[in-house]
Amino acid sequence: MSNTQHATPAERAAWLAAELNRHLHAYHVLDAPTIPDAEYDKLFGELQSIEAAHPELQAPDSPTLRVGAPPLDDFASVTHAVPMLSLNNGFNDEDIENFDRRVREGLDAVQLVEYATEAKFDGLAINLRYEDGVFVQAATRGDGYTGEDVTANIRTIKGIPLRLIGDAPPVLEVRGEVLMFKADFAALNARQRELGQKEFVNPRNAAAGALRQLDSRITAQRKLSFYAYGIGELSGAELPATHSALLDWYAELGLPVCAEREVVRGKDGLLGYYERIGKARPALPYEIDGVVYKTNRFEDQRALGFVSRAPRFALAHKFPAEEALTTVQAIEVQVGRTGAITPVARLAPVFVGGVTVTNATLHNEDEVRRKDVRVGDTVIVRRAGDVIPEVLSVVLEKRPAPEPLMWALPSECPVCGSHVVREADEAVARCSGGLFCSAQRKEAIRHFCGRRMMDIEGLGDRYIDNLVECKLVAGVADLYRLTLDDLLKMKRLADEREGTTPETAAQGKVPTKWAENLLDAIAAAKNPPLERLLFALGIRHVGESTAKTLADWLGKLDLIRKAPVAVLRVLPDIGGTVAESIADFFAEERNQQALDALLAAGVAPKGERAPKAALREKLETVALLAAIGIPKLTEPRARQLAEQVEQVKPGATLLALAHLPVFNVFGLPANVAEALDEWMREPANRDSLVALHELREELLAQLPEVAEAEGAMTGKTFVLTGTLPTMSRDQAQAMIEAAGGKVSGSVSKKTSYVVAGAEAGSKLAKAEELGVAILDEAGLLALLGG
DNA sequence: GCACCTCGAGTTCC
DNA sequence: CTCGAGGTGC
Repeated sequence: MSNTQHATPAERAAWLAAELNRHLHAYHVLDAPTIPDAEYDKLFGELQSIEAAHPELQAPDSPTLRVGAPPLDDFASVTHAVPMLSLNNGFNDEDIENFDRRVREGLDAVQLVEYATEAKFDGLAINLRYEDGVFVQAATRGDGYTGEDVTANIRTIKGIPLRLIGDAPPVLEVRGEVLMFKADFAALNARQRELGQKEFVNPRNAAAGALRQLDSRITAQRKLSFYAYGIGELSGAELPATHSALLDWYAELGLPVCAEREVVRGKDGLLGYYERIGKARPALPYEIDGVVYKTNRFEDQRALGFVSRAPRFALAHKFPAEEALTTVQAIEVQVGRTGAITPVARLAPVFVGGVTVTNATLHNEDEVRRKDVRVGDTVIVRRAGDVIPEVLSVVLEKRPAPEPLMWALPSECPVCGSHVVREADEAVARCSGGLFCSAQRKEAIRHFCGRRMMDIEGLGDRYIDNLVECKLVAGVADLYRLTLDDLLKMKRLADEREGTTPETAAQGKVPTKWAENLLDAIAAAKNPPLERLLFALGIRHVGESTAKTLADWLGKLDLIRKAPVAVLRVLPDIGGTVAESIADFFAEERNQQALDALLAAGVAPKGERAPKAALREKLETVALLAAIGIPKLTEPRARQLAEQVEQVKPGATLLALAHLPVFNVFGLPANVAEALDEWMREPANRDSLVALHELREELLAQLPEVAEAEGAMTGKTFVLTGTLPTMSRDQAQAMIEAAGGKVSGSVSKKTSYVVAGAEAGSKLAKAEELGVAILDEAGLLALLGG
């Protein structure tokens, strides 16, 4: 065989590549080696030397590509054509029964439902993209919508074919798990030990570490494996009818698939499989953290669809989390950004669920009471959802002899000494010190610098801590005034404080590169998009999404910072609590000053714009009047009132109201009129009406003129569901709004059109039920275009 | 008024 | 990841 004669190097190289790939597949996928390692190495060496002499002969699936490529600077990001979503979890028989019941109900099934079952690998989800059968790209799951390009690293995994066997479709995205076998993990750690390097804590971390290498030559030295279990984009081929057929097809294409997969029926089938795998688990060559159930027929999967981010047709049945015993050495409290006082148990280090745990949150006062955790207690610890350590319960028999006192919430903040207060119906207690409290100040600065906020790289906890302690930074604006000297001074004091004088400093040399880099990073973070600046300010109840709403609707910081509650409240997803929180924040003189200081330091949000055109209808007097929060003045009452005043003073309803002497002339029920009277007796309230009127005028003046013709879709409501083939949700929404239509979240009788993409879920079913018109992407484009 | 969903906040470890 | 709370639709 290997002495087959080939006329040209090209022919020889092609033959070698094919031959080597055949052996790799036999060895790594079929687990049936076909030639001795030495023979393989000889052929491999020959191919390498041919390719060295004729680089153009290196095929895209050449096994020599698997040795790794020169290091990358950074991973590029990849947008998934079909999102990689997560699964809902089940932990006990009841969860599984409920799952099966919901599936049967969703499908109107009269018989037992057929499920495909498989092991749930404890590794990392990866999307492999094959074009015309050739491996072209691999991406991590990331947030499900965008991941990192790890093509070079994945190419080194021998079990992953670089070219699929037989007839492959033009585009096939294979979803699966990258993991490290227990044996390979043990061998890796033995080697690390020999080399005196740090050992990996578990196979999953070792696999994750290998995949995150920018230098794929290092990845090539770590033995990783892969199993395929799902599908992303597919074009030019028919999707098999069932999940089990898909995996059979994968096996034919040369992809590794789980050997423990089965097809079962009904909940008893599921539970039986769970038990079998549980028994087989210790003997499996890889770690698994449960099993996965999916309705076998893709048609059923489509019918069941998704709830928010997880499919209704699949469930991960997790094995019970590993538990361990340890002792509580102390219960301390932490002070969060909002002043939240959180008790934390300091634990004697214990190895559980693959990592060593030393801390576990106790959440709040009630939780400590409920579990009655005391210092010195022996407790059962586990990693909830296999991530966050959790104190399950106390082993009362092991409580020390003189019973330790029950833990009590401190009445003063341990950091600043301010009173700790707990609102009547809230679970959290808070330090009342506000920014006077250095813990809250530090957390506020930390939040400000965070990646999803201002994204100041290199400003970690330790530096923030020291900058605040050294009084170099009191508020976020101070960051922009820091000088090289300040940073060096901070570092010197910090080293003293922590008693760690680095050798270089002792030698009289002061490294400054890090400080220069940090100053650059701070200076570079002056022009975030408006929503990120808003998020960074740390206003209570304003997270990423609410910040985006504010930026989208009001467009400019100077409008947002003076917007009254009523205006905020008419915005989508902003109700009374959130609106008040925002208005309160900006009503605080200190916050306004801090914001001015930021602007003075050169911080300027980019992309400020005019308020959204659709704000016009939100600013209708009736809506505003109802949003003010006048007691008893509900929307219909507000309408009644506004319509009558409008007739007297067209266009100036709010202003007119502010000057009206009496309110019992509008046919309002007596108690409503009385409440209104009462409210109007307060001059400040009348003033706020005037202010609201003025701001409304200002906003209206800034609104972009809506084209006279208005969109063809004015008054139509759209609902988007599923993944559209070429447009993102945002793009589709923008197009619809540009045409004057509205996009809403749920289907009702009022919905004009449902735009359904791939994997459309319950909304599509609902639309069919209600007889709402359904469009695909092409239909939408036709409608908007025509 | 209730049920459902989404968002915010806090947390752990590598 | 999970909990709690806020918002919205029915």
